[in-house]
Amino acid sequence: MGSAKTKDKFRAFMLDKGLKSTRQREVILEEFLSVGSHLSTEELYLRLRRKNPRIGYATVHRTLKLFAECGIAEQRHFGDGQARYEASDLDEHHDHLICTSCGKIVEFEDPRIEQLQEKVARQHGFSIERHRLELYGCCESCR
Amino acid sequence: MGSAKTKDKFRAFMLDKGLKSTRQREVILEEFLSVGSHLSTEELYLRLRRKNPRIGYATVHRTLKLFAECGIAEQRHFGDGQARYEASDLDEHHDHLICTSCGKIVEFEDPRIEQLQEKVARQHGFSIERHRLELYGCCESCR
DNA sequence: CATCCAATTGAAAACGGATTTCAATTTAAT
DNA sequence: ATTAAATTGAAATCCGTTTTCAATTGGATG
Ligand SMILES: [Mn+2]
Ligand SMILES: [Mn+2]
Ligand SMILES: [Zn+2]
Ligand SMILES: [Zn+2]
Repeated sequence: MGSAKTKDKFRAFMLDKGLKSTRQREVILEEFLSVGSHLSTEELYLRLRRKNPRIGYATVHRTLKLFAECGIAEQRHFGDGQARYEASDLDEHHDHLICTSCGKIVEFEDPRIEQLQEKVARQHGFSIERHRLELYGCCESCR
Repeated sequence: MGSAKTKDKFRAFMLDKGLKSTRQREVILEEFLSVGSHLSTEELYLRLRRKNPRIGYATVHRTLKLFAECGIAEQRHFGDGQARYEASDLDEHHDHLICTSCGKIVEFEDPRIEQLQEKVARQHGFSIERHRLELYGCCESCR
């Protein structure tokens, strides 16, 4: 059923921006939330096409950008040249471990690292808006 | 004069791979090392053109990739959609603070963060090959 | 120096993901 | 039902990267 809270947030966003509710947006949101994580536009598009053959790539693309603007999704780049999207854990943050062999993506969160990042930034007179931490390596089953 | 050590490393690399020394490669290496850091292919190309109008973009592109393969340069992506290259500090590593307002890039190194990254990876059964840590925010003079 | 062959060059074309265009359609307010 | 504005999807376009290919060059050889 996807998170009701997330859907509410998107509905509120659309209302606020004067956007319209459409069959496509409903279907895309449903599928995006049910699949979960780290999907490229292409991947989501292909999945949607299985049940909705008449949905367009451009619409999927635009809708994912809307999700990101709304804050219910985040765009990621893991170095394979295509953007990926994942549902936001509302106010939780996490970083990623990526297996360079099988592509597996593991999420983690480490407050000590986050804290040190703040410290480093402060020392250089920066105020951090966001950061990106990705650890690339080989996962257990690939060894 | 650029680092003699770096040039030696590149010469050794070329010898090993059966590559030829050319006027273009010399010029590109010289300019790359003298400018220093975080240059896009386009930027280096334009700089080179000022004194060497007949150098080609493709050659600059290929030569930068050679530098990276050789280990005297590293490719970076700071999220503006184009690759950037910087001379490697031979065996030193560093991460980046990027000002989202003026584009300034500050380098830093924090062994505590590096250590925690290792720890996190180990806990998830990963062995790290490389990582990417970028802190985006606002620099002092932009505030 | 002359010859030869593999490596290199650079202009142009191709590539690939992201984004935009635009005519037709749909939404939702009146 | 009417209407204006938003949306859709196929196709075109964008833009950085990479490749193609004919011409040139490096450098080894005799
Ligand atoms: Mn994630
Ligand atoms: Mn750097
Ligand atoms: Zn793996
Ligand atoms: Zn700044």
